[in-house]
Amino acid sequence: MPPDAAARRIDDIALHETPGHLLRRAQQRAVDLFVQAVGERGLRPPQFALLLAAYQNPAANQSDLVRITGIDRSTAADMITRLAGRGLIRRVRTEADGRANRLRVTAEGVAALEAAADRVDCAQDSIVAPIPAGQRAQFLKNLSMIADLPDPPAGSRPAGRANREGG
Amino acid sequence: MPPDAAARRIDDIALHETPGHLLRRAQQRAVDLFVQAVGERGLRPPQFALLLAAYQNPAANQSDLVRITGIDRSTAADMITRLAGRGLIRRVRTEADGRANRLRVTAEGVAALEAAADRVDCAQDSIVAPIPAGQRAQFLKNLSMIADLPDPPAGSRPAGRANREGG
DNA sequence: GGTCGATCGTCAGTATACAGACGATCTGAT
DNA sequence: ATCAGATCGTCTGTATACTGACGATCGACC
Repeated sequence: MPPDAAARRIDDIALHETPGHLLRRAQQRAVDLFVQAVGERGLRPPQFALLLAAYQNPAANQSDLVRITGIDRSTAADMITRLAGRGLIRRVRTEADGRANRLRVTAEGVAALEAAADRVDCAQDSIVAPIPAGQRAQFLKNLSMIADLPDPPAGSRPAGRANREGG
Repeated sequence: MPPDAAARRIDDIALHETPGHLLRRAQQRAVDLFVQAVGERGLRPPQFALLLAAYQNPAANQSDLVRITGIDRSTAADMITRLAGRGLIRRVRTEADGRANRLRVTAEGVAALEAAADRVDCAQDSIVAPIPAGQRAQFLKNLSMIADLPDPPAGSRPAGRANREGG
């Protein structure tokens, strides 16, 4: 095989047009906007996701939250330790399964979520603000295809937190 | 101010529909595909970006590469130390500026880039593969709006590595 | 020639991310 | 009952990411 035939020449790779690089930069910007809106000392995006998932799924153990949030199980363990250190969550040993922890969001944790909610909402809007309004829905649909998450059932909002499992 | 009026209720936040979360998950997937294609032991996405930028901009110092790649300057310093440890790059003290380092990509570094190029190309394709072909260009355009990078000049490919500065 | 503000690279500290190994525990089959 | 395999949470090690501080140097100005 001729060494200079079909091979991609590294001189011709335009980093700023590659999907992977664009995704990385876009995510950087999203985190920036989130932190700006919520405040340096507030919850960071993965912490908010984890705490919210724990609140909305009171029966979940750490592995369940890992599946819901997409946070790695090692990372989740670290984060829960930190959140517990700040008094926002507590590990509760399960009676039924001696291995599992149920996560209990404390009153302070709920307060932190409620304090952040509006600002998070605002940050989410500002993330997609540069995209023409008419294209945002399609963009998010395509984005969730890449993310390989269940497609949001068009038009249906959560409304009744269908994933509350009891508490 | 009524505490339950316009405030966003945390029960109603659908994590899996928020742009920030979708961006995080999509980027996770992009990294997965990249690593799968290039190999566990090969360059990781930010390493590839940094090494490629150093190769394409031989006159650049670390701060220039930070601006090009969007990698934080502390992170870049760490990464360069690691890449140097693997023999892929070398720091060269600048004569003109006693503070700055020029980065010299070694022969091994070029070889690593060339070995990865085709696989990286393939990974980039697989990242956007879930999106209908007709919508990919628009998707990437919107994505780069969020990333806040210069809009790729529609249809023009790099072709002549316009950002080579000499070497 | 000396001084001040800006910049370059580094470093410490913290947070996120993931692979791999581990002990403890659960489940299913026998 | 026991045992094999799977699962749960933890831990180690490495990589990425960013803030804030720092010494060294540069540039501009006086």
